[in-house]
Amino acid sequence: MSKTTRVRFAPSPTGFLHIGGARTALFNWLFAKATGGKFLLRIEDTDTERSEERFTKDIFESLQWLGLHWDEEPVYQSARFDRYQSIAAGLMAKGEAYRCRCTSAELDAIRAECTKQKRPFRYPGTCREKGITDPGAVIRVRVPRTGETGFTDLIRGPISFKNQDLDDWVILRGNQSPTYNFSVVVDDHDLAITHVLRGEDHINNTPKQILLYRTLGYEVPEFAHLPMILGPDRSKLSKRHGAASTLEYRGMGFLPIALINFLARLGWSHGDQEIFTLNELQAAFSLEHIGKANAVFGIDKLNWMGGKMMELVPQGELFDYLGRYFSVETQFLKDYPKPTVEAGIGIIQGKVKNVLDLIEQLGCLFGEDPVFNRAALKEAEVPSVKEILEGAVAELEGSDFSKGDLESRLRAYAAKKQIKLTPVAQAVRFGVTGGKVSPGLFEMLELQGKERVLRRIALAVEALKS
RNA sequence: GUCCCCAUAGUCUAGAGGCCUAGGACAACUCCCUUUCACGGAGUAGACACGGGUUCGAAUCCCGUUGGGGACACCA
Repeated sequence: MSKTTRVRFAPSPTGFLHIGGARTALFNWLFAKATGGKFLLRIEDTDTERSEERFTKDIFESLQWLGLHWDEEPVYQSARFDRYQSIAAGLMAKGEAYRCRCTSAELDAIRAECTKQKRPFRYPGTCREKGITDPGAVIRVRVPRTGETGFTDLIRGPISFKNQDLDDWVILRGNQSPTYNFSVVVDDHDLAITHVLRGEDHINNTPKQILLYRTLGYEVPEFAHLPMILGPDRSKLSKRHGAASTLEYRGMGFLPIALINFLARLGWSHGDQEIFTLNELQAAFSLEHIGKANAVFGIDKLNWMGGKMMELVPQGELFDYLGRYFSVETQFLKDYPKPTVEAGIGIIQGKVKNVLDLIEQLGCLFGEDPVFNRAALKEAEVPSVKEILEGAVAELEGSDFSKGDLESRLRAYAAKKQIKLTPVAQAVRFGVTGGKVSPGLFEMLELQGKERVLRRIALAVEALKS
């Protein structure tokens, strides 16, 4: 039996957690769940210039909102500089690394020359044999000039690079802080990570890291590089493509399970199945069914998924969710008993695509009386709507306001007037909501209750008088 | 430019040599249901990038071309 799998999500707090990062986190989390392993979180804040506290908070909050809970205390790289420095010192002592005093101006000159010769920039090894001891100089690791370094990607199969295309890269900066490729190796080893699942943009970093694992005598973990998520223009997802941060989707009213389903199906598949519960996802997830090709983020399908989930999530959960994340927006529900609000959610949830729409509809049911405006109707409709409403009042006054009774009365009323139910229903709908769209009429009326309905109709009639 | 990865409809994808006259989903369109809007139901249209191989047989394997993406930092 192989050892327990340990995976990690390792974002850098230099920006909000974007949707691509969220999916990387999700896949790691699912992989951990599917294999009975651990999911860890590591904050890669070695770049003290660009890292910000608020971004770390955003990452935590995004993952918590999605329900991707991590199993151990988060690790901050900024708290481990001593560790990286001592590993670097060990490398120096073994002659595997050396100090370099090339200035950025010198490096830029080389870079410019390379560009001119249409070659990629590679550090030429200027300081390799100089034996520099200046403690403020950067430290570079020695990379073999010949041979190749390869690995078997769990998603893509064998990938290999010629060592001559690599170079002696910097592991410790002038201020003795570690660079990404260095701290990743040390941390993944220290955390006993068994599988590294990350974006495809890291494939090129992998050989450098593997070489370092070997010179450090560390066991090399398995790697799986996920395809990227692209914007509608097929370029890397960025702010230009609308929502940049994961939490913005919460603000747009998407349920976390909707985003999770959508993200899971972006690059991964399970036959023809589109809708999954969290448990189903955890059980079905496997690396073999992750595709290799990049995927375009299409909001249409997310919207559809959003609607599906609004329908599937139980009323009680939606009620709690509103209280948790939209308490300000749903202040107007405060005085209603939970069962009443849940009943309201029940008649709306199948018709809306997201939480924002749900709140709006709940507002029609439980909020303040709408502002009735005759401009909401075609001018030609006004007289008949007004007349139907005036007549309907008498019918409704005698009702016990159960939806069955309401329906039979309004149908009878329409029959008496020798018109179809449609105009009656539309008139009453306007009279109660001020608009033309609502949940099912009779159940809505029942939920509103007699007093409120009659009051609103009176207001509507008043508004229609010219 | 160099290196790496990728390539089924507008989009997400199924497909591991014959089960494919290529399946599902979103979006589009048509019709049905209907008290509105949705939902739901029934349909229509739409794809294996191209060229060579290998094979009795290729969407599936190999090579090339083209196209797309990514990486080329004292960012991660």
